[in-house]
Amino acid sequence: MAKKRILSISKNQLGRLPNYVHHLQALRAVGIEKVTAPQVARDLNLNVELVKKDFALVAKRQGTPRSGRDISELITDMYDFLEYSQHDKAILIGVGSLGKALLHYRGFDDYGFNIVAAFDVDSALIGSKVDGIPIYNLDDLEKVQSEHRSQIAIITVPAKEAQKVATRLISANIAAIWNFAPAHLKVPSRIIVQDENMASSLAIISHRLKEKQRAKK
Amino acid sequence: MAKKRILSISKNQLGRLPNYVHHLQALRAVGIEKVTAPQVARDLNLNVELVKKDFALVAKRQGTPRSGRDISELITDMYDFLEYSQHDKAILIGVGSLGKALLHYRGFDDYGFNIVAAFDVDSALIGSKVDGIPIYNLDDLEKVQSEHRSQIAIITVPAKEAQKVATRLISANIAAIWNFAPAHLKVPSRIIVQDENMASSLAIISHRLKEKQRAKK
DNA sequence: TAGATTGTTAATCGATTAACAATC
DNA sequence: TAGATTGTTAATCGATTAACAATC
Repeated sequence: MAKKRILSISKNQLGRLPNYVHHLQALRAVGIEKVTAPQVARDLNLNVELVKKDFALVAKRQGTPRSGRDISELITDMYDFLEYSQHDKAILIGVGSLGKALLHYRGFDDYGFNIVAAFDVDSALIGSKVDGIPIYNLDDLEKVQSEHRSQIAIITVPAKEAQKVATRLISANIAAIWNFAPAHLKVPSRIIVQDENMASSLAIISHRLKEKQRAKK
Repeated sequence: MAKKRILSISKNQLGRLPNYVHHLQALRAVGIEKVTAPQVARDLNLNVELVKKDFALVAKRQGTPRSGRDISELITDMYDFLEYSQHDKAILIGVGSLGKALLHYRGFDDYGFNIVAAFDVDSALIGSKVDGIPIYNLDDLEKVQSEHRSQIAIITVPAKEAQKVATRLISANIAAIWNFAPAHLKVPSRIIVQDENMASSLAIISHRLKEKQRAKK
């Protein structure tokens, strides 16, 4: 009787949702109105049961056997589940090439947050703007943050500086860190850390490639 | 009797190796010569048994109870395992802000490959160089690739173009694709695809943050 | 010797996959 | 009605964690 929205979502499931959203939007764009789990499973190379469960978890209503679900409704439910509509502020620390690339990326709005300030130590950058986002002196981190009270910090500084920056961010009341530096951050358990481990991805791709090359000969 | 290097490594294990390498190098840099699994587990917030097994998998020799392993030897073993020394060529398609950031990143050498060419459709970019890497017209992809015979392609084009580019890359004999476009690529099973899913990471971080905010009030 | 760490086997946990009745 | 798809329960699989004897 009681809605069993008690069971929480796993990290894996959560990570699949944006892929679904993207694919469903593509289907809707070509005029398709209904979608079934087997169809999506085929398209995205996933197990059918996996897709069924993911859909069931986020959808507010049950699907109808044989005809599936309404695409628009499913997309809306996914957006609701992901709460992209409730925006959070973010700051970015380290305006190197990767930091700049992220500042240029104008799609964060779609994912529920927007970058309000960036920081660097390079005096050539401080005071300028990238796509409308002001770049402050890293020394002023605490001051600027006390005004904005951002929830999320994006770390794109060199690995060596990452821990120092993280520590400062935490005392400045950041709740979540999106870490692009190839370094392990020591933080209190209440802080949310998401590591973007490019080095790990590279290790995986490189190893699989070597394996393949060995298999060939 | 026979070395049981038969058991292959999992994706998760592989992904942890670069983190170990980085941490071990940091320890060595401050003059430490020996390392134990419990120590590393504490430092990197991992389970001890996990670290023990990871080390055992890549190390050529057994560790010595109580004193651990020689750091330099362990690092060498990890490099050997990851085969970073055997370089592969890579090309990059899509010189937008993210593509540029990756071209600027000079650390790929350390990970076993180097970018030899980039492609775009923007005539303002074509013919120029970024950090010494020439940018070609995307139309010339097949021609340039037939000379270089690169193994890896990095896709940093918009989602809409990703599949088209991937298909062309495959017929041009690319073995592995590192995909930064938020799109699912349909490829033959022999092709290695590594998705860099920033949208997934964002979904995870954003959801956890919302959860936390709900818990607080 | 005592005690910490190693290597390895067993237990647990969680996610994915399979199976199947209910339903349109 | 027949058949595909849904929701859900059970089985499998793989990775992580726990346990413990062997060793320096």
